[in-house]
Amino acid sequence: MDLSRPKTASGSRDALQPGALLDGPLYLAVKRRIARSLMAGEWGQGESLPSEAQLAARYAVSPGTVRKAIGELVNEHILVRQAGRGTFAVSHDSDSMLEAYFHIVGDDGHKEFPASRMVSCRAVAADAAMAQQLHVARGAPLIQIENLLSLRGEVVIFDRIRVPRAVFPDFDVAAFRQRDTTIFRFYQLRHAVTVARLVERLRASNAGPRIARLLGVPVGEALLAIERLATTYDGTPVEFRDRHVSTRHHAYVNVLGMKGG
Amino acid sequence: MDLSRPKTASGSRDALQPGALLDGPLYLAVKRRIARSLMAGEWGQGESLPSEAQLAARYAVSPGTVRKAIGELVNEHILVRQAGRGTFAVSHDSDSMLEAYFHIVGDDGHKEFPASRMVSCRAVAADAAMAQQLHVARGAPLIQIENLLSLRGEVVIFDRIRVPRAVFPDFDVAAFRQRDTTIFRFYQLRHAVTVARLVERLRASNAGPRIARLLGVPVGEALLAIERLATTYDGTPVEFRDRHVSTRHHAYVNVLGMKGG
DNA sequence: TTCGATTTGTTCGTATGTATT
DNA sequence: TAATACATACGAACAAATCGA
Repeated sequence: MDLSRPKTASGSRDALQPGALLDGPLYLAVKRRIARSLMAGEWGQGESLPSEAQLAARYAVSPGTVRKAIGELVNEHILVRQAGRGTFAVSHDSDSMLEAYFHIVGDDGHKEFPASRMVSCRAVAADAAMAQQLHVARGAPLIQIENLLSLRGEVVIFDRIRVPRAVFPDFDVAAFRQRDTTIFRFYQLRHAVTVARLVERLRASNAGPRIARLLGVPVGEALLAIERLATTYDGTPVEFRDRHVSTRHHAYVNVLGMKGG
Repeated sequence: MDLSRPKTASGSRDALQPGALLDGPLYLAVKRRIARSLMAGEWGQGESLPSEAQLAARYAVSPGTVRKAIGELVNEHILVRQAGRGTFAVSHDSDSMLEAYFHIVGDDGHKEFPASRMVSCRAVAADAAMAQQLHVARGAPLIQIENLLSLRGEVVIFDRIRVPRAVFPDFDVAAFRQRDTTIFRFYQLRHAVTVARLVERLRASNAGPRIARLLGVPVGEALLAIERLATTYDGTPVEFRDRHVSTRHHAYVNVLGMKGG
């Protein structure tokens, strides 16, 4: 038996070619393969992936290489590992999702998923700013949805969501309205669009008459204004969200540096 | 030669005892040891640590275990690695520090270290809120410093810093004023206090008369108000900072999810 | 309840590649 | 060129968690 070279298990159609076409480290190639399969829905929403040993055999690399690839995806909150059970694609309903992507916390430290109520939904054309943010042509068709979010029964957040029609070709408002999950999970289940990265820009703004009325605060009240762009694994812009938060009883919490301890 | 057990190199006084007293994984024990040495100033500010092989010998563990411990400290922005050169304790002046801890960015995407001008500095007593945040008794002596920070010559941020006298027993205002580095680096160099973790709470507030005057904005203007607690490796509160940011030409930027690509 | 199979978690050791000096 | 140090990859072994028979 030949032990001089790793067995490439050439029979497997997913085996990575040794040496050739690797623009970088092997574990990153494996990571991309796994991310691609995730995007393609091969293992969806809370389901378990094949074991590390099986993935190693499939890609014809050592278990340690698969392990490093999975480790990065875990750090990015795309996968979660459970000893003795397996590795799972994160559910966008899970606590880890709340932990990772929702930063509005009550003054008493309470954190929960907000309840959502739709205010409006209509087709609009991309203005210059939206065209730039969403990488579409000016005037391109967008879908605009406005929501009011409540925490413990109190209206706290006004959201304006804009998504390119091109990314969601068969967007169905009724289905959106009747969803019983988060918006991101709706994107993924219904349109196979997975949000992997968010960039948020926070500033303070004085409430205009309409938002003041919707949030039940005086005109001119200082609100936290958040502009947020969501993109997929490969950087494609998917959603732009314009958020106004009443910070009378809530704050946006951000933790930097060491995580544990 | 006995190969049945890893050689514990018992000659080294830093060697970790096998099996005994390990409340968790070995690599976490190594990580704590390294962090403790960092705190003690064994390798300070931008200086290089011993090589991974040397550290492995010192703690009598395998190179892979040291590598994992260092990897976590790198993720937490406490160390930086450079292939071919070594592993370094982060300098609080470095770009990685700016990247990790300073989130105020110009509307054009420009990011820079702010210029600081001291407005006031005096001894105060801890009120109830400060006592709770800084883990000191009510009425305990604090040092309070107020600064105005400028970006590109424009005054953008008003800071009120409060630190417990107990943490900085021989605090010297003249030295603080004349420092030519960041405040965190001053803490570390002058008082051997290393900030490892920040928790920021952001909200919107209307500018009162004093802050409006200092920032050169109208009274009632919406400002971004940031309350930030800084702690050391072991969770000891070190500094509470109260920050008011004019977001006319700047925003607080936060990136979530995948970091690269 | 116990046992065994499966899967991830941790640790070890080694070899080779690449960047820096 | 040579030496040093980190980066990547491999494979092996055992521990710990989980789950079902």
